[in-house]
Amino acid sequence: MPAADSPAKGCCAPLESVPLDPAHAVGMAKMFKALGDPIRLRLLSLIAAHPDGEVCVCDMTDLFDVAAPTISYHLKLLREAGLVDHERRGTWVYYRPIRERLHQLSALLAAADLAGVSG
Amino acid sequence: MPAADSPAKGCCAPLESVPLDPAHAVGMAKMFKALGDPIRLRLLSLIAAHPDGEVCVCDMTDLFDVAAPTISYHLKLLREAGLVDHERRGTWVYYRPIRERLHQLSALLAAADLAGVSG
DNA sequence: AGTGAACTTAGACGGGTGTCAAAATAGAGG
DNA sequence: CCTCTATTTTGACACCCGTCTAAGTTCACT
Repeated sequence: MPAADSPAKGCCAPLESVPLDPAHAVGMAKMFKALGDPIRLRLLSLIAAHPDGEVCVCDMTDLFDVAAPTISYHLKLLREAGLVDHERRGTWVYYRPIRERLHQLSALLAAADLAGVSG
Repeated sequence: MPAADSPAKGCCAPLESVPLDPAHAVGMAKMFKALGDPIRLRLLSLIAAHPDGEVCVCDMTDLFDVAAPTISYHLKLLREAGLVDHERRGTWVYYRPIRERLHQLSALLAAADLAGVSG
């Protein structure tokens, strides 16, 4: 897959230190947008929380009230946002979190959270 | 498969510990969705980064390539998501971050980030 | 190769989003 | 009261999103 416009180059310019330059904002916004749907947020939660470090699609589809193609669509968006990775093994497809990206988002928000307190 | 429901009341059920119950996911997703636009993300960044702890709308509109009503629209969405508060003083309107909410989001992602490492 | 299981892609459809110009609202100050 | 400035609301419009069914793809196992 392209990953054409890579979200967030470099790492973690804090929301506090600087008003977040426009170019950087586009990549970060893309990741946040991917989390802006309850199903996608739950999917990421499942994937990030799983002890094996990965989850089979077959174990996710049954947990939601939507059809399988819809789950596939949401997983695709999470992939395109750069939040998860996937790998096919035999018939099954496994999804893994890309923790670096989650950390990036977390760091951005943590900085914003503390900005007013520290100064 | 893990049971998909859990109480997780109070604050900040970590993304790691539990697959994030559906009801909670809706509220968190709404906040992430509000951050899912470059202009809104930059607006929040400005507001959270400002030393005074608040920013006048009049100081924000000129920084973007969109008309004033569009900025107003985005600020409204940030408000409705519970991420910022606003107050009118005279002719001007000032926006403040609601840092508790930013912390909530940050905590959720931080937990996801560490899930695989800690155990 | 043929069948079946696990995903993904394609096409369609209703509802939501981001944008602007124009009009409305709220205060400050003559 | 009138007007000027700051900000929001309204109405319109093109485009994007989340969902489905139906069809396609990829792999395993006969």
